[in-house]
Amino acid sequence: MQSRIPASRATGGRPRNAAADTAILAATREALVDLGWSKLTLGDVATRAGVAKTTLYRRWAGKNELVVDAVAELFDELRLPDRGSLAADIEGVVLQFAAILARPEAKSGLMAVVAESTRDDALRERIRASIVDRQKRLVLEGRARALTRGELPPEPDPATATRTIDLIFDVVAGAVVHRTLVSAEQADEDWVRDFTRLLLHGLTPLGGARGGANRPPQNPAGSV
Amino acid sequence: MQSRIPASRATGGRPRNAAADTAILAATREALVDLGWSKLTLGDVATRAGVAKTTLYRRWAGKNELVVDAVAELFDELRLPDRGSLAADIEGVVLQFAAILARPEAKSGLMAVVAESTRDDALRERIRASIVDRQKRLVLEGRARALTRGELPPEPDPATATRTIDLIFDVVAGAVVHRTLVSAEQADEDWVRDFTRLLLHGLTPLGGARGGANRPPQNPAGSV
Amino acid sequence: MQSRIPASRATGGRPRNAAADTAILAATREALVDLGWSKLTLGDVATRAGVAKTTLYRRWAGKNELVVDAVAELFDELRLPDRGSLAADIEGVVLQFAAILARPEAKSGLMAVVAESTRDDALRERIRASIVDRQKRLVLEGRARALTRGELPPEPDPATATRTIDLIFDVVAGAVVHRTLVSAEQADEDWVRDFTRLLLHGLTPLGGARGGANRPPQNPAGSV
Amino acid sequence: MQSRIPASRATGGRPRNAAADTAILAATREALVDLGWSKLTLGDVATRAGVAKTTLYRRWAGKNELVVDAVAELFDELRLPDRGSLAADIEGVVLQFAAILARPEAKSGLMAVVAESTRDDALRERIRASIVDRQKRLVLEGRARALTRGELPPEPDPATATRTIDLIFDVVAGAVVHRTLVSAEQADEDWVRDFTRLLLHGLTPLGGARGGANRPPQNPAGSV
DNA sequence: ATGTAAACGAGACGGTACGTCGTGTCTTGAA
DNA sequence: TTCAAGACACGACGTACCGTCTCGTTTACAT
Repeated sequence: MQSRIPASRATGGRPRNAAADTAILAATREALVDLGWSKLTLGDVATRAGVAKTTLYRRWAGKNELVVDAVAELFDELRLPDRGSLAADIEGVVLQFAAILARPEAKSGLMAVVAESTRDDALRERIRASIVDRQKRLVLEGRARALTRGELPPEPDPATATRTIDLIFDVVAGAVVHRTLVSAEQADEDWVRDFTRLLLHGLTPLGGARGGANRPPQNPAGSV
Repeated sequence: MQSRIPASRATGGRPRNAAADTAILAATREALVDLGWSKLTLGDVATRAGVAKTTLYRRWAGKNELVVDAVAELFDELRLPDRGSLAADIEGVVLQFAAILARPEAKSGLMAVVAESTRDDALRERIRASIVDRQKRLVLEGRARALTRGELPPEPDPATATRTIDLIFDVVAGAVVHRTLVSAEQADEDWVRDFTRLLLHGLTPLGGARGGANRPPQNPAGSV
Repeated sequence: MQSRIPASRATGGRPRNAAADTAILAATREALVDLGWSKLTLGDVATRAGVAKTTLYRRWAGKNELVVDAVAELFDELRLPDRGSLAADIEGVVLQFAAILARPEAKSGLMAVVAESTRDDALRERIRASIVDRQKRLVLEGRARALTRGELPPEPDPATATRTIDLIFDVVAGAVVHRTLVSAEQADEDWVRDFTRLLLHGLTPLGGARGGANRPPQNPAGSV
Repeated sequence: MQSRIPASRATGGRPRNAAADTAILAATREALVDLGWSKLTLGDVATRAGVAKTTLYRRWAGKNELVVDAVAELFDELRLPDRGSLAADIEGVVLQFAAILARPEAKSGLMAVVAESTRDDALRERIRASIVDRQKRLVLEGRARALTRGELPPEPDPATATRTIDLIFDVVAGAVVHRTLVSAEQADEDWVRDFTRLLLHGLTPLGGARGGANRPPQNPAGSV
C-alpha cells in the first residue's frame, strides 16, 4: 500500500517536505490529463509540481509507481451506498466506478499501468494492493449486505464463495472498463440498469425463452 | 481495416516488398514477447525483421499503429464453433478468446494500445475496425444461432437488440480481459463454465435462492 | 578533363539525353547558390534538373565530381586580355578571376571541393585538370607576352622558370581567394591595382626605404 | 573568441566537466586526421572523447563551431621570431604557418569551415576572431619591427597603413594556403625563400630586367 | 549555538531511442 | 539501353528523456 520510497531512518537530517508528495501526485494527474501516459515525462511532472527531478526520484522508483499512486487516490472516494436492495446497491457502486473511470487521468493512466504490469509482477502487486483490492472489498460488503437482507442464499463453502466473488468482480469491473475504454461509450444510468439486470437475472431468466410480462419492454437484457 | 500507409502511386517506381510486411508484423510480436510494449523500439523491430527503419516508417505511422496490426492478426483465428447449445457455444468462444489473451504478445500489446487510444480517436477507430468488431461479430452470430434454436426469444425492436448485443459484448470481453490482465489469473475451463452460467442465469436465477439439483456443487455462480 | 562517366559502349539501347547534362550542371549551380555545398543534396539537384536521381548517378560518381564540373564551367570565360603592358594584363586577368570568385556558386563550391580534395587524390587531380590548370595557363601566356614586350628578362633554365610560374600562380590565385573568402572583402579595382604594384615591385621597390616620388600617395604597396 | 556555449547559470547545478572540453577538441582533431571534415561525425567525436553526444551539443552549436575551435588551437603556437631582418622574420613566420597547414587536421578542417563560412556570417566572424586575427597580428608586429629597424618607410596615413597590412596579409596567407592545399606542394624552405624575395622585391626589382649579381642563381623570383 | 546529516534546487552527465534525411543501389514499367 | 519513379539498406542527424551524479544551500534535530 505504501509505495513511496521511505525516507532515511536516521534521526538527523532535514525532513522531507510533506507537501511535495501532494503536489507531485496532483501534478502527475494534471500531466495525465494534458499528455496521457505515454507522453508524460517525469521532468515535466517535477516542473509542474515545482520540485526538482531528484526529489521525485527520491520518493518514487519510476513512472509506473508514480502513476499508480496518482491514480489510486482517485479511487479513495469509492463507497458502497445502502440503497435498500441488492440491485440498487449494485447500480450505485457501478455508477460511482464509472464516474471515476470517465475521468481522463484515470482512462489514460489506469490501463497503461495495467498493461505495464503484465511484465512486472511487483507493479501488478502494487496495483492490486492500492487499487484493485479496494474495489473488490465493495463486492464483499455488497454480498454481505445482500445475505443479511436474504437476497442471496448463503454459501457454506468458503472456497466457492471466494471463486464467486472473484468472478463477479471480474464481470463487474471488466464490463465497466470495457464499456468505457474499448467501446468508448459512457456507462450511464440506462446502461447500468441494463447491466445490473443482466448480472442478477442472466440472459435466460426463466431458464428458457419465455419472456415474461414482468419485464419492462425497455429492458434489453434477457431478450437477445 | 487497412491501417498501413498506402504505396505512393499505382505505376512507376519500384514496388513494395510484400514479404516485408509479414516479417515486420512477426518481428513486432516477437519483440512484444521479449520486451513488452513500453520497451519495444521500432529500430529493434526493424532489425529483427531484417529491414531498414525507414521501410517501417514508410508503411506505418508509428508504434501504436504497428502494434495494432500485429496484435490484430492474433484474432484472425477466432471462430464461433457450433457446439449444439448456447451455453456450449459461449464456452467455446470464450475459451478461444482467453487462449489468445493468454499469449504474452497479446497481453503486452493490446491493453497498451487501448490505453493509448483513450487520447487518439483515430487509433481507437483502428482498434475497433481491426480487432473489436471482429469479436463483436461472434456475439451476433451466436445470438442468431440461439434464436434459430429457440434458446432466446426474438427481439422485435432493432435498437434494443443492438443495445443488448453491445452490453453482452462488453460483459464477455471485459470479464475475460479483466480476469486475464488485472486479476492475472487464467481463464480456464472451470472459470469459463462458471462465467457462462452467470451470464445465462444471473446471480438470482429463479428470483430467489433455490439452487436446483441440476447444478453441480462446484459451480458457484448463482449461489453467492 | 572529361569527368563524366561515359555511356555504355554497346550500340543498342536508348541513347543518353544530352540536354540532361546541361540541366544538371545548371541545377547544381542553382542549388549551390540557394543552399551552399554542405546542404546541397543530389536528390534536390535531380529534382531541380527535372531528372531522376538514377540519371545523375549514371553520369557522375558523386557530389564532389558533380560540383567540380559545375564550378569548372564558371571558369570557361576566363581570358587573358591584351591591355598593352604587363601591369595592365595582370590587373585585367585578376579582375576577371575576382569576378568569378565573387559569385556565390563559386564561393560555396570551390573551397569545399578543395577541402575535400585534401583527402582524395583523384578529386584533386580532377580539380587541377579542369579548373587550376586553366588558370595557370594564363600566367604562362602573360609571361610569354611580357617577354615579347621586353618587360621581363628571359629565364634560360626551364626548371627555374617552372618554379617561378608556380610561385606567381600561388601568389596571385591565393591572394584573390584569401581576399574574397577569408577576409570576405571585394577584390575591387583599387585592391587589384595595389596588389599588382606589390607583385611587380615588392614591399621595398628600390632595395631600401626610399619611397619614390613617382608613386601616387593612394598606393599603399611598398610603403608599409 | 569564446565560441563554446556558456553554462547555464553561475550558481546551482552540477558544474561542467572542464576536462571534457580538452578531450573533445583533441578527439575532433584526431577524427579530422582519420576521416576528414566531411566524414567526421559528432557521434564519433563524442565516442572518441569518451563523452555523450549530448555533452557535445551542450557546448557547441554544431560541427562547424567545433571544428573551428579544434583547428584554432593549432595556431596557438604561432609566434613571430626575431631573426634580425625583415626578410628573415618573414621567412620564419611563413615557415611556421606552413608547418601548421601541412598537418592533416588543419588541411581537412580549415578550408572546409572557410567554405562553410561563405554562407554563415556568424561562422566567418568566429573564424576571424579565433584564427585569422591571430595571424594578422603577426603582420602588424613584423611591420612595427621593420619600421624600428628602418627597413620600411613610415606610413603617415593610418587608413593607407591598414589597407597595406590587409593586402600583405592576404598575399602571404593566401599564397601559403594555395601552395599547400590547391597546388598540394610543400611550402618548404626553398619555396619560402623565393616567396619572401618576391614579396620584398617584386617581379621587376630594379624597374626593369636587370637581374643583379647579388641574387643567387637558385632564386627564381624577379627573373621570370 | 553549533555541528551533523539529510533533503533540496539546479543542472551536467552517459545513455538510448526517436523520427527524419541523405546516400547510393535496386527494381519496376515505359520509351 | 536509358529514363522516371520510387522502394530499399544504411547510417548520421539533432532532440528528448532517462535515471544518476555532483554541486551549493537549506532545514531540522542532537548535542
